[in-house]
Amino acid sequence: MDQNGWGGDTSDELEMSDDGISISSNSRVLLANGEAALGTTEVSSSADSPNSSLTDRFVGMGFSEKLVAQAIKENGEKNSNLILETLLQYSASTSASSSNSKLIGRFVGMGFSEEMVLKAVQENGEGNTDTILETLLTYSALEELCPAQQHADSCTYSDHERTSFDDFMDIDSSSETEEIKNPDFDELSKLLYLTKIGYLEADASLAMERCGPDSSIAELTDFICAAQMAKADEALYPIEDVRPFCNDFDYKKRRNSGYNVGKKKQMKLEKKLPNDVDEALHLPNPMIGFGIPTDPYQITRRTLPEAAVGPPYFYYENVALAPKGVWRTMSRFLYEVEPEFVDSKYFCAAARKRGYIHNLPIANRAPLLPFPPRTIQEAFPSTKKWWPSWDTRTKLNCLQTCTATGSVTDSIRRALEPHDDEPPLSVQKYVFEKCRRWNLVWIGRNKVAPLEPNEVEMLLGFPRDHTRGGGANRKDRYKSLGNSFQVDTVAYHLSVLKDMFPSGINVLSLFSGIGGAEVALHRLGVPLKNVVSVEISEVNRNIVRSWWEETNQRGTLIDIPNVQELDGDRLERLMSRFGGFDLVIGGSPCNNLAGSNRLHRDGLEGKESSLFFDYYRILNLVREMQRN
DNA sequence: AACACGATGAAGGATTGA
DNA sequence: TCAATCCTTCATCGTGTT
Repeated sequence: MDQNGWGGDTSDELEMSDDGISISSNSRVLLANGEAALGTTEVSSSADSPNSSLTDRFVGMGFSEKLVAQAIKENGEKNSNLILETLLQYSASTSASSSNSKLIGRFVGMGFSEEMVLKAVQENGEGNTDTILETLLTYSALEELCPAQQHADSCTYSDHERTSFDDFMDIDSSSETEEIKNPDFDELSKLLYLTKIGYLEADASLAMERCGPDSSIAELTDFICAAQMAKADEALYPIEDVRPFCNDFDYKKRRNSGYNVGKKKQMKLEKKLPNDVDEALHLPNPMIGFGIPTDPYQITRRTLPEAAVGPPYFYYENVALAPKGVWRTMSRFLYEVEPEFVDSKYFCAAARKRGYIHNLPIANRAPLLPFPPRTIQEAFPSTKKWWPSWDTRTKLNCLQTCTATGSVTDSIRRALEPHDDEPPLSVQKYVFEKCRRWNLVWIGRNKVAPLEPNEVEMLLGFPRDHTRGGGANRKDRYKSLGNSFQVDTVAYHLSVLKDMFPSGINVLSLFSGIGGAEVALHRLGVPLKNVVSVEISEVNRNIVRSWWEETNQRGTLIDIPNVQELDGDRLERLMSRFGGFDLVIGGSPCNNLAGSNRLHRDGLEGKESSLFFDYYRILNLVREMQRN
């Protein structure tokens, strides 16, 4: 195992006994100080290697630190592709003497199914580990992680469990499968087991934290595989190296200028591979996705990747302007479905640039009627008489979670007051900039103000006072609304469900917030049979619950506070009760993706935004269960 | 609840150079 | 003339402290 580059030997800490697994006192200490121990390793390795994050990335992929350091030394830090190739060559040569089972084991450990690996090895030959990985990543990885129909029989969680087990059995063949599958397998044992089969302790701990204490080994390995895929993605598809999406119709070849980029970025620019396709994901302009109700330009046909074809239907949402590479990664996880980027300014008076990954049909969409007001002046007619000619806005910017405070509006008043008629250009510019930044509207002479919560509700397509009461204060309301769907936009996409589910729909709503999905479906006239709503905020759950009662819903609403509580068992119980879900819908937190976050815009690895992987995990579980 | 707190990256016009 | 590069403008489901 070590020869294959799978981390340090932990066999000292793990002993098999007749009772299954017993843990020596040594290992308890190690695990209790897991973080510290890991930290120490990192420090010592970073002394050898100049770039510890690069090292971590490859170590995370399962190569040993020693090999990674050597590969980086050989190739320099700049080209992660070359480093990866070298690493693969190293491991190919070390495993060449043994059977190819170790090679297979390594790829299986990286999260690919045994079947897929065998196929890829057969296709590329044993010696060609780089092309095997390429094949696996490019064509098969996602199918493995989220089995398509043709693989449903062989490529399941039990498959994971089985292949992982084979590795485990190698360690000590006296152990018995039943003992490992014992539901009483405690947390420590699970952690040890995961590290033993080659996962990093940090990955395993994270998985256990995310998947919850009752999660099975299969769920845990699935989560880790998902995270590793993200890392592999980063390594194989560097930022400039992203394939374009086909709805990127306004794609223009661009390169960053170097005038204000740091050294790091400059290095990336220099790192041009031969035959490098300088392709990047660009947002469509205009940002209208497959079409909007008011524009004749419509796309009504698309070919979904086979792995994405339902059931259930899924609909995932997040901010369009995420850090580079994030949408590529999310798309790769969600069965290679291309995101549909839509700006809600085509549906209402406020911009809201969002990407949606879904497998819904796109023909015969219908908008909610009546159309909401589509300019600021239509939405807020009373502001018209105060609106200066030099404030040329007709649409508001994105409605965010924070609003301007009194000091902003007061500084505007003070800037304007000395001028009887048109203020000088510099003042106009200052005021205009503040108004745009904070989405201010004119409510009097020299007087601007942020929108009221009920005005935001209206713009986003919610009923008046939707977020009012039930313990929600003003701040809560802004926050919940800022994090919500724009109902008209989402409803337009969901409208195709109306004819498909005339007798009602079962919905799994993840990160429900204030119930944008539920409201959209209700307004479309799609009966809500059973809705399982997962939402961490109690205030939001109360809002959805009271809306549910106010609108006299006849179906069942089930609240779950935490996505991480939603494991296989829980899902199975829910699904056997309802007969499965027709739609899995949700937008995971954008905190670490949103441009306004100056402190922790950490991408998909960020604390909150990594919950995307829970969306993926749960969707994948539902899909698998519904295929069996 | 008020307040202070930049960075990232898209877009597009202007300039440069072959 | 065209394409690459330079440079400016703009938007952004936010966080931490008081």
